[in-house]
Amino acid sequence: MTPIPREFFARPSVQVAPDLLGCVLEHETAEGLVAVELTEVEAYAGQSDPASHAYRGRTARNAVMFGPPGHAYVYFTYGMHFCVNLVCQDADNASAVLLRAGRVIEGEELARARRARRTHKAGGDHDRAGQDSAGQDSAGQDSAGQDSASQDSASQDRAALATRDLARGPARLCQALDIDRSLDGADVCTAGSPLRVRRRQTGAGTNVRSGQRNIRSGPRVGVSAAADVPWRFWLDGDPTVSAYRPWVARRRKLVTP
DNA sequence: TTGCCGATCTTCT
DNA sequence: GAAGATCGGCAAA
Repeated sequence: MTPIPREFFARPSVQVAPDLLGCVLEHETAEGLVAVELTEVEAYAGQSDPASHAYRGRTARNAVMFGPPGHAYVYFTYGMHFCVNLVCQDADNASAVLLRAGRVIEGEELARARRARRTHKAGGDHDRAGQDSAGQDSAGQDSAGQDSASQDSASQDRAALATRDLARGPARLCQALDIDRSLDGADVCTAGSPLRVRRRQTGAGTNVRSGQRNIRSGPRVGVSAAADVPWRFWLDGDPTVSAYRPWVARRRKLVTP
């Protein structure tokens, strides 16, 4: 399957974002391949966009945004989640498109197992989501050494996970695809790359955009700056699109004297 | 179904 | 030291 050419990403992120809807992001690992059809994205304009990570200039974290288009910018947030962007335009702009949600179209069982693994751990005693993923290959490590009781519990979680929730949300999408900081800077336009973006094809070999459904746009989720800019794009009526949450200030933790 | 809250740690001021 | 492009659990409606 041929990845999307780099010229596709060499445009302003606001133009690239809606065009990415219906395209497929796939990640090939030793465990197998998981492919997700993108249903929701957000555009970030770089140094001119106060909501962008690139707004305050280049840092070690966002360095990939200041590089060539067609590469993945993966960041770690809230102490436990990864999110993935695709870099657009050129190095001077540092613009990117955040991948917010998608529909798993290949490797659903593997995606379900990964999500159940995390979901199960999150509810248990020791959630290592931050540590076990940072720059390391965690594939298969969690299943080793588990007792039968927790395996039963994990399989129940797996069965209960709705298909539409597998990649519904930027952090869930990364979980389903097993994306972490080790993929920061990965080239998504090269056929040999483990992380690739391609157009979805029907059996007849024609490109489609999710049944030609309407694309809608609205304000971006969870951003405090430029919250009114309608640069979030999604496929109208798709159940895998994440719920809209406006930005709310975090409350300070109350410390009893 | 909705809304609140804690978890957890990197990044930046 | 505070905030953050989030998520899942739980209580209340």
